[in-house]
Amino acid sequence: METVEKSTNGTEFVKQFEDYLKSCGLRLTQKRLDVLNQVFDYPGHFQTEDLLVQMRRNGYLVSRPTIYRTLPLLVQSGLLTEFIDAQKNTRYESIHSLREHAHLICLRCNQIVEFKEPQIDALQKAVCEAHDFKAVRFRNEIIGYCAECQAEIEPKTSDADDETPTA
Amino acid sequence: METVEKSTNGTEFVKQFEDYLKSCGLRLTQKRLDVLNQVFDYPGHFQTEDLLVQMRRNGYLVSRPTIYRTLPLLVQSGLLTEFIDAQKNTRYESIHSLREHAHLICLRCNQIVEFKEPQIDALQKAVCEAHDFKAVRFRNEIIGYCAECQAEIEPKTSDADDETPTA
DNA sequence: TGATAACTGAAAAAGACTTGCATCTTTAAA
DNA sequence: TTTAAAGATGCAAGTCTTTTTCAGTTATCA
Repeated sequence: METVEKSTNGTEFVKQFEDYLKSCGLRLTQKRLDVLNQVFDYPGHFQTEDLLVQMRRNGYLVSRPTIYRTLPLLVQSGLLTEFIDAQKNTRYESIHSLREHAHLICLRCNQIVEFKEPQIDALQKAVCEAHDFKAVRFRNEIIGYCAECQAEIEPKTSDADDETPTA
Repeated sequence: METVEKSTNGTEFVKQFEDYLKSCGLRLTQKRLDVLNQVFDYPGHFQTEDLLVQMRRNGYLVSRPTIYRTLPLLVQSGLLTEFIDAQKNTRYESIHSLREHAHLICLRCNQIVEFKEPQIDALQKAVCEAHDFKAVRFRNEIIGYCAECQAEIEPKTSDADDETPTA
């Protein structure tokens, strides 16, 4: 496949986006292309505001409403994945990362670790079939404390009935 | 004079909540008890506002901030499950329903169907162990269209490349 | 009993996202 | 190429959910 692909111009992604837009009677404008581009350029997860900042920094002039209006289009077109973090903020991630994966979200340091569990994917799909449900997206998030943070919180109180034998 | 345990007074739930609060140096007040009570009284999922309305209707005088402050405590104490619906609204559900389950959320009619897939639960736990991650809660939501709504949307356009062989 | 720590509610604030609207662009027809 | 119609965009204002501030109230413990 592609080598590094800094921009998405001319890639299958642009085509996919354009096709989606067309099917809705919408246009592939320069701003939308810019957003698509920067979305794929973003390293890892991001929130709308993060993308806005990156775009401004990179010299793109796109308003907040436009970004807010474009991201859902990218999600609908299947190029972007949306999920909700521990703070209930919407986060996105372009599909050039793993196609299907889930997140471990640390409540303390906010770190997000991805994991991929094909068996879970398969089971979710089976559930959909069983319910005759047409899935648009899957949310699979485990919220809690990462190893480092566990170590730092741990011995809060010794209230006796705190079942933390800790090996 | 409860017959069918209309209230949670004196149940193990109250104890669990009280224990949690104590472990944090907090008090089990009447308002908190009222919230706990009404949470368990609520049939099915609810949003914060829903609970507020029910409580007002049932004659409880509890302010919005207090409810907003109490629900997370119930979640932390393990008595309440929190999840995010398709509209990104926070919804809750008391644990007297299934202990662990996930949701199928319809984007169109907003219907929420629960499902239980022990294998997924087990896999998620395995993931946690593998990452030395201490889970507080699991989010497992499939968002899409329920059978009825699919039927109503269906033939939008015949754009040929719509891969919906439907079995 | 009295001091201290918690709790509560009203009002205001915050934060994320959306909408109204006037102004530009693009598209497609003439 | 000119133009009308449909879309797209940005600003400012608005919504809506959730949080914070703060002053007054209540419970706990020495």
